Amino acid sequence: MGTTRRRGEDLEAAIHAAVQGQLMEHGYAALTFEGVAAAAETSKAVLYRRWPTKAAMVFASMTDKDKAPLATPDTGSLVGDLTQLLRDGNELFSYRGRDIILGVLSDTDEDTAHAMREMIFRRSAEIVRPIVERACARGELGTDPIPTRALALPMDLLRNETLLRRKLDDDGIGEIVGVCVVPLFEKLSGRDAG
Amino acid sequence: MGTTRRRGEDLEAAIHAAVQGQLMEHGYAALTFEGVAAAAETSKAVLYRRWPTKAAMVFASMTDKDKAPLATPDTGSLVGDLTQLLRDGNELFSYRGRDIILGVLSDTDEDTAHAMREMIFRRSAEIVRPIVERACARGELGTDPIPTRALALPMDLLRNETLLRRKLDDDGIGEIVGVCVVPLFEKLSGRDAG
DNA sequence: GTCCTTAAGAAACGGTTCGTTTCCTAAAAC
DNA sequence: GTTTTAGGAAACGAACCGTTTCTTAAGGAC
Repeated sequence: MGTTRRRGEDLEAAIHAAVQGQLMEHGYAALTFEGVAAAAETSKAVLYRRWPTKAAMVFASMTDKDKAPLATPDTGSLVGDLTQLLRDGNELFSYRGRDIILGVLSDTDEDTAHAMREMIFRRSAEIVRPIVERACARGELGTDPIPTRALALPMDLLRNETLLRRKLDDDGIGEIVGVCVVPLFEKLSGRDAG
Repeated sequence: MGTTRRRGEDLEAAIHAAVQGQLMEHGYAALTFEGVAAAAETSKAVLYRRWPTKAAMVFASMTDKDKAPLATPDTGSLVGDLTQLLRDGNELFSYRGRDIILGVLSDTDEDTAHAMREMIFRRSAEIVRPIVERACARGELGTDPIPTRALALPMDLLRNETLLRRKLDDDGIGEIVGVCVVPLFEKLSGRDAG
């Protein structure tokens, strides 16, 4: 038969695409090695040669082609930047995003779970730092340094809501920004109370 | 044979105990209907008559005997109360607690997931309110009302850390209290900056 | 005490996915 | 052209699934 046989990156890319397709179509729980093998038109043995568990395979497909999923917005105001950041993250973590992240976290060995945690926690503070610096330059915030733990607050609260509770609406985002993040940043940066 | 046959509450209690035992011994993922039936010395049919899914069975065993898992501490200071609250919650959510909660959330139908979310989010603000009121009476905080969203901050940050990241140490708890919660409460309650 | 309804418990079922193994052969390296 | 590597097909025993059937205790009605 005139069948051609893929190898290396071609094959791997086809597998990752099949994993993504299965995830979007059926979700994490219903994804199986057999289903992925069928969708990628390959065999289970090919998958098991690469990844020991379903969670490792899914995580690999998430980290393929190092996507920079969240960018720091620049809207011209502190509230605008924070709102936009949380809206973007809200979309990213909702629906299948939540399903996949919780699925991997609860299904896997400590190594993969640790890598997943790193992925979703890593840039929490760094993504907010430029927002705060620009707000400081505009005079919206004072000049005292804000500790890393506090800089991570917007992403920490977003994660708590979207992964553990439900997708946020604009009111929820507005509350987080207006009632928690901005007042805390003002206080810590030494800006006079308004 | 002199076998006796349990019914009603006796049987249900034995099943719940078996579920708890299996969870502690093997974790959520490795828990099976067959294993629970064996541990409780009953049959699978008895379990399926009561709960449609593993997640529903586990959730039922968690909510049996309405345990009041977290109490509001009263240590005499705002920082002391918050620290104690987070330490208690840290223990509750860690290790098997995380495994079970994430397992149920990622494994189940929307109804059980919703009930689980209610359980872990419900009292987040209310458990903190008496702490703030006492701190206000002592003069540690001002008198402006603190919005519910901000009152939930300690439990929101705890949940984010313990369920999604890892068990906290005392430094982490101290950071949450000292860098986020107390400054925000001071700001929102209108207390003069120290 | 006897009858009658309910549900416990044992056992077996067909089905799905698991993780592994065997075998053949296409693709790449040399 | 020869050798090495790895893709792909197929089959495997095992575990658990969710359901069904059947027997027989338990507990209430009278």
